[in-house]
Amino acid sequence: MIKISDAELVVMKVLWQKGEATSFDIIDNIKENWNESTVRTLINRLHAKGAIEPVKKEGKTYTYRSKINEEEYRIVESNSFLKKMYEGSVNNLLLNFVKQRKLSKKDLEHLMNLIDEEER
Amino acid sequence: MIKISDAELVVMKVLWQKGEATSFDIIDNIKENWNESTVRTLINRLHAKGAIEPVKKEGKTYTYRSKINEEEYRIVESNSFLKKMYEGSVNNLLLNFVKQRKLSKKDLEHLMNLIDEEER
DNA sequence: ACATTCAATTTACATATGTAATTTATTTTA
DNA sequence: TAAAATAAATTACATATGTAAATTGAATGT
Repeated sequence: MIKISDAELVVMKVLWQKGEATSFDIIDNIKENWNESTVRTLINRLHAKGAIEPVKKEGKTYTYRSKINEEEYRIVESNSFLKKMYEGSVNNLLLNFVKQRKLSKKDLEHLMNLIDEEER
Repeated sequence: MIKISDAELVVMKVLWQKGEATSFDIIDNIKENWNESTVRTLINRLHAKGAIEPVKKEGKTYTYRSKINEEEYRIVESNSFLKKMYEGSVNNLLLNFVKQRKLSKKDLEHLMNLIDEEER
């Protein structure tokens, strides 16, 4: 699995959200956080890692897209987080959120309905 | 907030589980994964960061304990993970687990009961 | 008291990461 | 086509991290 750093992830998010984006699209989207040069480094590293790829060149400007599926990435990361912090137990994690009042009965009911729907 | 690396976390877990532990307790517990010297480095770094503290010295051997509460650490990490991967939405996270069938109606019912109990 | 042992401390070193400046090479313009 | 502009690529550098060997210094045995 390709390892993506926190800063790199921000670039990935732009790509996931936009589908495709030029270096400038990316830079514009996150320039409050980073210097253009920094963003270009992140783009290059992601490219070197094989997480993104250029799909087009116009003038000197490349357009990139992600080679990693966002949903799958989330799943892998969530599972490894779960393993690392909660011995792999979803219930332990949820207990945590219940205690913090970040998870209400209404939320749970809503999820139940979703499960029902999926079952059908 | 003190930042604890993945390898360091393994040391913290031993301390959390045991309450207190000598360097050798720690080394023994995780020696399948790391060289003694490596574990000592981790202990030293955790001490330097203020995450653990020596509570006793016997001969040349120190006994350590964690200065960080496990529960709180979990909460902080969970929230930052949530923010990083799910825009802070617990529901988005859960949806993910429902899709993976890692979360069943039974689990949800169980949680509801817990909430009921807490409310009382 | 002195030598020996051994836990602790220091040093080492490669790779990753955040952050950005500098250089290069390709376009575009005059 | 020569000069200027500029996107991309390269280089830089400090800190973090995984990994462990080398050194030190305090206990302990003789």
